[in-house]
Amino acid sequence: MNFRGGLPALILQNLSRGPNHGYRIAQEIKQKSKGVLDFKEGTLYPTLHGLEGKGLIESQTRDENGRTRCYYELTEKGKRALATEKKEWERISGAFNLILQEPA
Amino acid sequence: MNFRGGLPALILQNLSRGPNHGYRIAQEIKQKSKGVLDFKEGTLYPTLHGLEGKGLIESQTRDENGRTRCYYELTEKGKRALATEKKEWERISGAFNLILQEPA
DNA sequence: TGCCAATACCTATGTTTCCGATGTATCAGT
DNA sequence: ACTGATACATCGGAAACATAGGTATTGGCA
Repeated sequence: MNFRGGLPALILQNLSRGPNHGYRIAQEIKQKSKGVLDFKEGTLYPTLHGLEGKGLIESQTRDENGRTRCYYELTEKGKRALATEKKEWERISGAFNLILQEPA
Repeated sequence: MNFRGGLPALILQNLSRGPNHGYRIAQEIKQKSKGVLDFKEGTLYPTLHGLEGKGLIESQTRDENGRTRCYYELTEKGKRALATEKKEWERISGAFNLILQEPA
């Protein structure tokens, strides 16, 4: 993937639909994007920790069927950050389309 | 700007409209995107050198009014690369929109 | 039963892409 | 004479992501 900078927005969007744990967040992003967006674990987990450090998400470790699962949940701050990220995406992608779609 | 990876596509697109030199390419990208896409010189010139190293553009240094201007031109390889970059942008931005526009 | 894939987490190191700072030099306006 | 715009360039660092490794459990299949 050559276009960088969108993973936080994708994670926050996923969590806006309810609590989820890291491994499944990555799976759902991959499935819903039809394989186009495929973030690796070496990217995913540090990003989740970063978002928690910024107070945008909160974690809660559970034990399910003997497997440790770390569930994340959106905070109020995270909801506001998601709205900001979405607008930023509109801004950037709109500007890109303006230029790339201009006639040769 | 938090979304990285699109400068080569923007440069190639600009040069598809005719030869141009680095400083003006940056100005035109900024103007056409209404200030949203504003790449700095520390990004611009290394990227131009990289594209030339890959054979996607060719340079020709002229002297105009006592000022050194390095004009760049698209190669055939560069035209094919531009088409590829555009499709890649459609793929990525389409996937992003799929996810970010889904209902909460 | 032994093995491998999938699940679920983590970190260390490297690469790419961009910014900020700095440098050179010319030209136009005040 | 000074400043801002033009026009090129490089160096150092930060951020986002990939690669490659590690731990541990579960379930299927040979």
